[in-house]
Amino acid sequence: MTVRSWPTSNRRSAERSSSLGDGLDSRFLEGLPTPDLESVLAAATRRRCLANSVVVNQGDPADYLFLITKGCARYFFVTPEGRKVLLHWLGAGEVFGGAALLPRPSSYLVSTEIVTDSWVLVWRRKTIRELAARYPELMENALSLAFDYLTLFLAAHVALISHSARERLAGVLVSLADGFGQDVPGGVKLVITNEELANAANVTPFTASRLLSEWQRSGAVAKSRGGVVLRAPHRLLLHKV
Amino acid sequence: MTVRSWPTSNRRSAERSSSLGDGLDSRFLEGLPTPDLESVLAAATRRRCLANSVVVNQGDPADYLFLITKGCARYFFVTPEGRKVLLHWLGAGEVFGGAALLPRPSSYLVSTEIVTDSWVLVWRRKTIRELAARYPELMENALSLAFDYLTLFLAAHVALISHSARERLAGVLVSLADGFGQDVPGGVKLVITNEELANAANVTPFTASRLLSEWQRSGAVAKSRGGVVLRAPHRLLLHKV
DNA sequence: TCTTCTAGTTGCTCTGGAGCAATCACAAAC
DNA sequence: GTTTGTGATTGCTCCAGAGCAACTAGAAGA
Repeated sequence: MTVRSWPTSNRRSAERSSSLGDGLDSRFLEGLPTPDLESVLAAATRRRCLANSVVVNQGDPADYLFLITKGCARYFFVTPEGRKVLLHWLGAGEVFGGAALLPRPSSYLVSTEIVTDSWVLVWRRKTIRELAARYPELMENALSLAFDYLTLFLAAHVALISHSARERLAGVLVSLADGFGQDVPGGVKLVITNEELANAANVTPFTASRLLSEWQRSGAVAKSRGGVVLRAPHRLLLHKV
Repeated sequence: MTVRSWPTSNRRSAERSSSLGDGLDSRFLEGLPTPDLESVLAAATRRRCLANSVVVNQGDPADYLFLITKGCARYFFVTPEGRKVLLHWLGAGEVFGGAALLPRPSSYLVSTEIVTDSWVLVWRRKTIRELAARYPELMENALSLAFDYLTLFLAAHVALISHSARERLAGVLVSLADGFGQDVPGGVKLVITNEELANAANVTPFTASRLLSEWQRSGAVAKSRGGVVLRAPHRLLLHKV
C-alpha cells in the first residue's frame, strides 16, 4: 500500500509531508482504503528518534505501537546472562511494539533500538485497538506480520542448529547488505562493528574478526573501523565449512 | 473459554458429545458468545487421526485449520539436511495449521504429526476466514496465539545460544512432563524415545543417552525402553554444567 | 524357546569455536 | 603532534559435545 496523501486535518501536516513525502509503503497499512488510511494516520502522533536510543524495552507494558516513516531500527534482546543479541533490522514502513495490538494488555517481547536518526508514528494501545476494530484489515495485516516473524524465527532456529559460525556470519552480512547497505564504488557498505555482527550471527567477536580477515584476504570484503564493504557477497557463501 | 454445549443442529452431535464431553477449553475460541461458538463449531468437520500420522506438511498449501478436541500432536520440521526437529507439543483445545487464517493463501510453516490417537475439528480456509470476518474474536485470538509462539521461539533461541546440552535436555523433560506426562507411582511418566528427546532438545542421541544414564544413576529419573519416569524433576536442573 | 529387530549404551577420537591475553591501530580530543 | 580510548587482531589453550564403532538388551514374532 502507498500513502498517497496526508490527513489535511492534522495541524502538522505541512511538516509531515515535507519530511516524509508521499510513497511510504507499509505492510501494516496495506489494503486500507484511502479515507480509512487517513483516519488511521490522523490518530497517530509523530515523533523523532535519535540513533542509538532504545524506544521499546523488553518486558515493559506494551502501551504503544510504532511505525517507522523514515530511518531504521532493530530488534534486540538481552539474555538472562546479560548477552545482547541482535535479532532483526526494520526499515521505513515497518511497525514495532506489535504486542500493543493484543486483546489483553501485555509486555513487549523484545527491545527495539533506533539505528539511524528516524521519524516514527506512535499510537496508544487503546487508539490502535479501536482502529483495528473499525478496520479489520489492520488485524489481518498484523497476523500476516506475526506469521512472517515466525518464519524468520524458524530460519534463525535452523541456522543455529545446522549452520556453522561461518555460514551464519555470511548470512547476516548478505541479508543486511541486501536490506540496509549503501551502494559505494566497488560494493555495498554496511556501517556496523564486528561486535554487532558477532551479536547478530551468534558468534564471538573473535570468530567474527577471524572470518572477516579471511574474507578480506580473499578479496570478498573490505574492512574499515566500524564498517564493512561487501565486494563479492556470493563468495562468502562458498567453502561452507 | 469453555464449550458449554454442542450444536444440536449437527447430526453427529450425539457422537460428539459422547467422545468429547463438555468442558473443552480452547484459546482459539475464547471469548466467543455461545451462539457464535455454536455456529463456528457447526461449520467444522470432525475427523479421527491415528497416532504417528502426519496431518500437516511444511510447505503444503495452507488450506485447512485444525483444532484438537481429544489427544495430542506435535509440530516438527525437517531441516534441508534431512534432520527432524521436534518443536512443540499440542494438547486438546489447541489449533494447528494456523497459516490457513492468513489473508493471502500461503503454506504451512512446519509439519504436524499426531502423537496419540486423536479427534480434530477441521475447517476449510474459506470457511474459517468467513467465520473470522464475522466473529472478530477469532482473529484476535489467532493474533494472541501467534504472539505466544513468538515467545516460545524466543525462548528456544535463548536456549540454543546460551544453554548447555544438559540444560536443554532437562528443560525438554520437565516441560513435557508438566504438559503431557502421566502420573505413575513414584513420578511422572513420559512415553518418548531417547531419539525423540534428542531431536526436541537439539542434542545427539548419544548425548541424550549419556545424560539420562547419569540422571538415572543419581535417581532423578528411571528409564525404560521408549519411556522415562521423572522422579525428581527439580534435580535435573541442578549442576547446570 | 529361539530369533530378530531396534533402542539404547559406552569407550574412543576429534574438532569448531569459545575464551583469554597481549598487542595493534584508527579516530577523536587535547 | 601526542594522548587516549575503544575496536580490531592473532596466537594460544581448552573443552563440550558430535560422531563412530562395537556392543548390550528389551520386545515382538516364529
